[in-house]
Amino acid sequence: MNSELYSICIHYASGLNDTQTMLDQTKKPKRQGWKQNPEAVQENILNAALEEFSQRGFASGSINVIADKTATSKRMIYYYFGDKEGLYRKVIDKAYQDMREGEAKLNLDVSDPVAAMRKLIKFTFEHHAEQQDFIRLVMIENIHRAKHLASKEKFAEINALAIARVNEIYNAGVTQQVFRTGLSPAQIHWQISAMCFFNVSNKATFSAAFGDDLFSHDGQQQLCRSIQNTVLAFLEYDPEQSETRGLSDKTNS
Amino acid sequence: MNSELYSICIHYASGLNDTQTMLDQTKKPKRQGWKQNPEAVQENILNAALEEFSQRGFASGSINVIADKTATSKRMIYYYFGDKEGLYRKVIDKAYQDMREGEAKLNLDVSDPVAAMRKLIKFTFEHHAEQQDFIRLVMIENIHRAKHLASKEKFAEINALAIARVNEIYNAGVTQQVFRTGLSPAQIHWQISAMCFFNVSNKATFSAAFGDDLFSHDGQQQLCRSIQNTVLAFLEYDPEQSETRGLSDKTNS
DNA sequence: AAGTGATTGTACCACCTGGTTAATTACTGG
DNA sequence: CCAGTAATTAACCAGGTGGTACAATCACTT
Repeated sequence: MNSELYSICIHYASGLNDTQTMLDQTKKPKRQGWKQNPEAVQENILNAALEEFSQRGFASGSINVIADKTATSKRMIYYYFGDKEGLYRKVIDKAYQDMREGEAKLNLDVSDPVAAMRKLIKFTFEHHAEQQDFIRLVMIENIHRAKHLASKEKFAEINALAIARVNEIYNAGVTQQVFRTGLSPAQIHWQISAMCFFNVSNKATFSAAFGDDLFSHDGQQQLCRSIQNTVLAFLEYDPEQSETRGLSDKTNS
Repeated sequence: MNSELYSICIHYASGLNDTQTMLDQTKKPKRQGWKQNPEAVQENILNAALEEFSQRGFASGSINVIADKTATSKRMIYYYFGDKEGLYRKVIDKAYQDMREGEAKLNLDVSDPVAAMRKLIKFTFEHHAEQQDFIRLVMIENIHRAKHLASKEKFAEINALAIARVNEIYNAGVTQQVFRTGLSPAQIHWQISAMCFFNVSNKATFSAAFGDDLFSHDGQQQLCRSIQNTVLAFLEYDPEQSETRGLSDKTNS
């Protein structure tokens, strides 16, 4: 195991600066290279833990298995993270952070609101599909009723950011009179999230019921397009105004 | 514990006919009242297990805890269900059955397609909200990648039934020229499911991020309405045809 | 070169888990 | 009333779990 330890030091050496600035050690890199590299070890553990927890959930996720996936020993997990829950919380934090950093990459040109909205939806759709681990963690958190969600703020931040983006597009669209008025950006964001999230979260049961067609490349592309159309239809068209026919039945108000 | 056993026998006596017809014992009720009431015991276990599994998941769900919730002993669980997984499978089966029976209650008048669609969506929305246990099980199954979903057929059946219903409404709508052509009922069903499911599955994290407003009575009603409008807008209006503006950007095709 | 404090390895533990053994009771048919 | 079977109980077990005690090892100071 000692030999392996050396290897992770080298392996993680490139990422060291990141972790160090994170920990406010912007000076010169102490402890370069050789043994004893706490930041790398922690990140190593964190990655292993993310894998395990996102695959198996909190309770099923085994500390021993995580330790095995690590280049270090179980002892280190407890040394750095205290206990299982502490580790799990850090994993969630990290996943959120990664997710947010990913989302930050998107830049939109609002001058064409319809195009911007399509692009936003497409990005959200694909980004969700890429971040399966994150989504699994959110699912797990929901089953636990968000018990471990210590950093609600971080989570709120992600969504707030997304809503702000929607808002920008929506306002531009209203100004240009391509979107109808009176909608809330949160509502729009909710719809996009719901469909993009559901697409990956319920993949297993959906495949079980209907086969994998929907999850082929074409199927996904088509679905993405369909979501775009749905949201845009909602933004551009008010079924209540134009057709009173359906509202003669007031049982659903 | 013996005294408790008597009580469940009495307690479950009313439901006995159900279970007996289920088990094809339509004759007279043997073993009435007194002790030794297998059907009641099994149902008792099943209910306890549903509670435990839907709250805690498969792995976290403890057989011992289930046994404690039961009026019987742990041994009985293994006697009737073999092992943990066997029990879990039966729980899923039962939940599906309950869900399907609930869905079967809905009767729609297709002569007004818009109204029918609104009613269907409202029903789905509310039914999902009521069947939280079922939804939790589906979530758990998705986390496990539907590993335990032995009765895929049953699950497929539920959805197929729902799709058939959508199809009926949609066709009527197309005939009456209130819905546009070229949409697939599966697609429509998917949208409705996605939003209604997401509403309850992601309640915890959503509350954590935005507070509970969305889940107040008013909030839910408004959301339901919003989902109806979204789907109807999609059915009535084609954003691709009317506005070519947004499609000048072809990066999202 | 000894000391110091942060890190790491080894071996271990109490506890809880799913699952079982074997004996006992309640009931059935003859 | 008795033999046989179905239902039920209580005690038990091996294995794995999260978590630790303790000592060794390292980087770095003095």
